[in-house]
Amino acid sequence: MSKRFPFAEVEPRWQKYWLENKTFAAGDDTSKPKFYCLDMFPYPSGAGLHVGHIEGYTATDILSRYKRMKGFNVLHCTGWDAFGLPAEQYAVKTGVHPAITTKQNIDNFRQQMQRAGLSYDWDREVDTTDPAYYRWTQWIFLKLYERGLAYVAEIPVNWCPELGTVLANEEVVDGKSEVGGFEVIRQPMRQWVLKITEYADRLLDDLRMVEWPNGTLIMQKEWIGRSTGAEVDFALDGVKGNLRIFTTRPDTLFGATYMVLAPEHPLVDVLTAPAQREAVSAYVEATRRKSDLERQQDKKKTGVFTGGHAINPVNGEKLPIWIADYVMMGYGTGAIMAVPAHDERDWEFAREFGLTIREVVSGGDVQQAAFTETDEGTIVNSTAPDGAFSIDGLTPDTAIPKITEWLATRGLGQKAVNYKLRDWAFSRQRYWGEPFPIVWTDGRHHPLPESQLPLRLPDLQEYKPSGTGESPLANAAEWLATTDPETGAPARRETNTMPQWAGSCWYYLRFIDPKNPGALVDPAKEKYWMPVDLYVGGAEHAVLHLLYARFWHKVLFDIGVVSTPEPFIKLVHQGIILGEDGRKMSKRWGNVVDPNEMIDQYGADSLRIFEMFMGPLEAMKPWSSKGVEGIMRFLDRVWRLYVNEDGSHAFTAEPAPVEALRILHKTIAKVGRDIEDLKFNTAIAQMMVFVNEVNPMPTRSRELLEPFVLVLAPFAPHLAEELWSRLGHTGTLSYEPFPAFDPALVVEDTVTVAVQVNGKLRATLDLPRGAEQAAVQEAAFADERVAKYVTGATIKKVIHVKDKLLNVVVAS
RNA sequence: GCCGGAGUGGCGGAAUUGGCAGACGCACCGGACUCAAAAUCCGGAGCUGCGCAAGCAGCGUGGGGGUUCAAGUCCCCCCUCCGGCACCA
Repeated sequence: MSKRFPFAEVEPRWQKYWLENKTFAAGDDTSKPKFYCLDMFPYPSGAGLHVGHIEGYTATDILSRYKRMKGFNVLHCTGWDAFGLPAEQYAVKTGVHPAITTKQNIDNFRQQMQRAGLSYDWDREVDTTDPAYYRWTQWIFLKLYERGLAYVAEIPVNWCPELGTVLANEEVVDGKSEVGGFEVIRQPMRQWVLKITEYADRLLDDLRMVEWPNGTLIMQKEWIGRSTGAEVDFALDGVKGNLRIFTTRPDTLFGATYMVLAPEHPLVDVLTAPAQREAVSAYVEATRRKSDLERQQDKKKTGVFTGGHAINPVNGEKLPIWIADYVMMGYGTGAIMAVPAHDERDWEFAREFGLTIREVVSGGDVQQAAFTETDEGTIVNSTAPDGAFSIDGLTPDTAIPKITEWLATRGLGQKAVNYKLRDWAFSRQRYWGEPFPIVWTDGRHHPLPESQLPLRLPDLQEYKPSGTGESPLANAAEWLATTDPETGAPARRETNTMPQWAGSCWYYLRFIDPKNPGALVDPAKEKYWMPVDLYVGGAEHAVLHLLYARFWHKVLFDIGVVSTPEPFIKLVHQGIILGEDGRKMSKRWGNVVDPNEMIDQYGADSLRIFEMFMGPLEAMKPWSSKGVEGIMRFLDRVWRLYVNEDGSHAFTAEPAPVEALRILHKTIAKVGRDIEDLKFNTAIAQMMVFVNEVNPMPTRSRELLEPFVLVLAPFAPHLAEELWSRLGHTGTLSYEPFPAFDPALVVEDTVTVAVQVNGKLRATLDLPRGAEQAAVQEAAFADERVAKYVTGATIKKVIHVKDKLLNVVVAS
């Protein structure tokens, strides 16, 4: 009857206990050291949690439970990133208010999390769609607005005339709407934009303060894409005005043989010669019809000559001006000087259209390929016609500052820094998002005063798009009509809503003080809990979410709301869990694993441990239901160490033999160390070793078994609580100290030394720890397996690594 | 194309600073218990060759070179897979 761990009865019982007793409520007891352990909170989809969510959540849960036992005040909570498209699309189809669907999904998610035994502080749950929450999202927007970090601009969006709505990138497939397959065009529309570029340098520099995966740091750096170079003005031939270009290679200025403008460049019209007008217009038109994606996918360079020319400021040469879609209006000045000899793209373009390739850095063969090295090669052909200036003979690295300075003193250009990072388009033409606290009068925007927050979403009867490109809020006539809070004049509310990123940009702050009606977060509490010590979530958020959240955090830092420049100190991405067939889990392959089914069949503790046992947290790994079964057998073996078949206690008061204590203390040491390093798979392996070794021993000493329950507790909390109470304790073990290990019991006094001859293993010897070389050598030579190779041979060298190895090198 | 990560038994994976490759689990095989099965417990196993056998020898961490007494680990070249980004001047 009690041969197995009765998880189906035990687990729900303890889950109920934890909830009723608020076991995991984090107090604001600042006398204790704090540990803030954060998961990326989920979007509560209709599909429910999957095993991939559980993986990351279990990892932080184990660490949180461990840290509590280590005496830390642990903040570990979750919430819902609940604004977003799916609930709105469902509402359009069925007329059910997104708030209702969202609530159902949240209830389902919460229930799943509780069934998995996650130790969240449920009193701190936050929901981004709750007006009490989004009031503060709106408040942050007002702060951005006040600081001039939010502005209005015309930005191209994916407009689908047939559907009368703007589409998200993921709703556009191959240039057509995902729903219906209608045409989608890029059309400028009035948008709120956040000036993240103003923080570009700090977002880049402060990456030094965090412990993030290297790949993620690189991705953020590349996304920000800071590059230093020069802006140079080229006079136009026969037309008034200058053409300003950005280049990272001013040292190659003498090698410029043509210019290229982005087709959208404002000077295109002015520069185009009558004879070229038709070709230019056709090209501009063709570019306009291309999506960004198509524009990027075209491998072959295309372009058209405008008929206009620019004058190279260093040598007075006349350079033809082309337009081509490989130059982007959104980066730099939207215009380049083309140096085909030393830029791959310019080289391809020059080859395509038979333009001159002039070498100005020797070191390669520029007729074969562009030579782009800057730390080698020598500048050539780079002396001004009057001989007054030359960079010939320099390396590019030294020539760049020299020519930049020369350009600056002559007023022809100056040093310049450019970023790939662009300002953040911050509005969506949707219903299910935070309304902007903004009203409009006569085309002018005015902020609402803080006292009018939250500005709630109105209830609608109809969630269909307005048809004009405005959000469905444009149909909410009553809500829409308001007055200017300052003058009382009639005003219209902003109909855009904020993107889903908004709520997730600061949720980690609200967990600290979730119910505070008067402030986003109490300053004293913020100072105590921040920064987040560990943040675990998917690598898909490596760039956008993490960059946006860092940006907001820095703004909040500047206005004194938060006390740290960076929000997340340590970051870890859990790997993807593949289906049993090694393919990505998806409905299409029928390989999706439902955590509820696993819990029904094997229990939550088995599921938790298996997810951690599969391999390193960061690795991608395939699921195995057989593997969960194996873990269940392990937990059953643990159970039987404590509980006899008739249900009576197996443990005794007798002292434990020293060999048993050794394995216990080794296990305590390894499991503790591995949890801190997030190496849960090897921690679990060690606990299995413990059970495998203790199981055959006759002892069931409490001295041995009681500490082991505490070691196991972070991983299998239900089983551990149950055994703890059977050991005679009342209440929870969640705050019992994690056992300490005795260093003397962790080291063995006998060690196995490998004996090699010429690097090949010939024998292993069990010797007392600390044996000196002479003793080891004597024992080794006495061993016939070694003697066979060394007697009579000339010994050239003997290498001894204490307690590990002896390598005898003999002449062959 | 560029950037990042990874290639270890039949499978998932282990292996402080270079120091016994394959811990732990899955699957498999054998045994005990049982009328039988399930469950449980005990044992076995990288591959190849020789041997009735305890054993012996060789080969082995994607491939090829190198450094070293010693390489999964360090260096060079190549191959494959996965993830991300893609004309950013």
